[in-house]
Amino acid sequence: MARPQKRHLGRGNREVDTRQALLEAVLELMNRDKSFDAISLREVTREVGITPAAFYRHFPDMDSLGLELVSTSFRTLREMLKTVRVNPAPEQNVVRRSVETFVTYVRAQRRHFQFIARERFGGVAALREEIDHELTLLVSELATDLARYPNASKWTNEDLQVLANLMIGAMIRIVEQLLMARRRGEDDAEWIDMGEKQLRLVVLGALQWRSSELIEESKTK
Amino acid sequence: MARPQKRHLGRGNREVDTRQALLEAVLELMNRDKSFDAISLREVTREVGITPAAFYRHFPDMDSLGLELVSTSFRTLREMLKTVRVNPAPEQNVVRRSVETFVTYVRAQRRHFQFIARERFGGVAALREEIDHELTLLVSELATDLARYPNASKWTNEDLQVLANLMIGAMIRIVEQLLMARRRGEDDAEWIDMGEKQLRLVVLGALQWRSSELIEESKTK
DNA sequence: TGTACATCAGTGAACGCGCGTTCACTGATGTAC
DNA sequence: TGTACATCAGTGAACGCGCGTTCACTGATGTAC
Repeated sequence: MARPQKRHLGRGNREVDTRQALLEAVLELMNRDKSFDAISLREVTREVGITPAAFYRHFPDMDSLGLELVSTSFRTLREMLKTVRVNPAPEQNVVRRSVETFVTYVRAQRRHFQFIARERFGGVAALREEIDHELTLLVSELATDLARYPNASKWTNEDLQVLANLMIGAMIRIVEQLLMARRRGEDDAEWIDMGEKQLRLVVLGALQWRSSELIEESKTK
Repeated sequence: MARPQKRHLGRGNREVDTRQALLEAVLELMNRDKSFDAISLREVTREVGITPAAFYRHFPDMDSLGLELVSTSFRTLREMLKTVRVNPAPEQNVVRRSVETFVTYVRAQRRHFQFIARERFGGVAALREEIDHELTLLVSELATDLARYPNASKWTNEDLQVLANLMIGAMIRIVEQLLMARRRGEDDAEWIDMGEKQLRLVVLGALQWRSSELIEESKTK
């Protein structure tokens, strides 16, 4: 059981994990301007260099392959967030360093982030729902994390969810801008600055949140 | 020239603008879980009730139809923003009323917003680039608008762009959440609250922006 | 008011093509003896 | 070390189907006289 799968070598001579090659072929085809539901099974096998029928040795259909891509892509995203958190945070430059980590990761794992971005509202319901579910999970995890900060004592659980939601939102937006920026061939540093400003603004807003809420309430009375 | 196009009435008896019907058929098919590049020309004509060949009387190909959908969808979005701005803003509840307008519009014109959301990172490069271009324009317009506010005098043009970018970003996120919420069949009011909090947080952050930037600079020295 | 004519949206048949899925098969590999 | 056997990834041919695009056509409509 779980013997490593080797290519049958009918044509080539390589020893490759074909299953992995199929997953990567889809990411590659998506990078060449296709959405997932516009990629055919035959295209994928052609890219890998096997017969269409051989596909079924690894996945029952394309959707299953897609769902596996969702979970591996989110593994990449979680790794990124872990790196950001573990990073020895020297108080003052937390935000900038976080954004720098973002950028490095998105550059290195571009196709995973592109996959999530494209299929988050894509045409395949199963993928969309799975991505939505994973993002909801991510927000909850971050909220739990934020609750451990000393300053968080005056926040309700609901507000922590909102804040976490907003931070994930800012992260998504930064990733999206990076994906588009690369396409337009623009500069890195410019977008790191932009991302830093955006994230810092969220933090500033959060720090002001409580006091302002009180003001707002007294106003409407 | 520009005579109204009537259906040839070979089958039915309706007098319909077929061109419009084709555009709406695509939005309808996308609402039934397909991305644009996974919709076939034949599906569209089948939906409208004409022969595939008749398609070419109205558009040279599917991409042209898609580009027209981009511009009409953005017309809807601009209308929404205009309504938000013109709305007699009673100072205190600007944010809440803006979010309410958002929600109303997205509900009414759901398919246009869904189209933009889905194709913003979709598989068709031409659509993606056009949407990116329109969004960039929108940010610039908003920045110009913000510059007219009295408090804006201490802001650089670049910072106004960042702020406008962030506000459009918050708007996009609210729209996205609404689109997903409808799918999950959740409550409206809950998401209006959420949207309000998100937008208010951006405003709060913006108001704190300048002073904090000075603090940050003195820290790093 | 009646007739001849141009316009043009829609028809329906035809084409070659790539698609997903099935099937009986092949042959390299690892294992048991 | 040598042999017989089970496993199973990959083969290649075949199927029926929906695709985009072409073409000569039809027939309702508006216009000129």
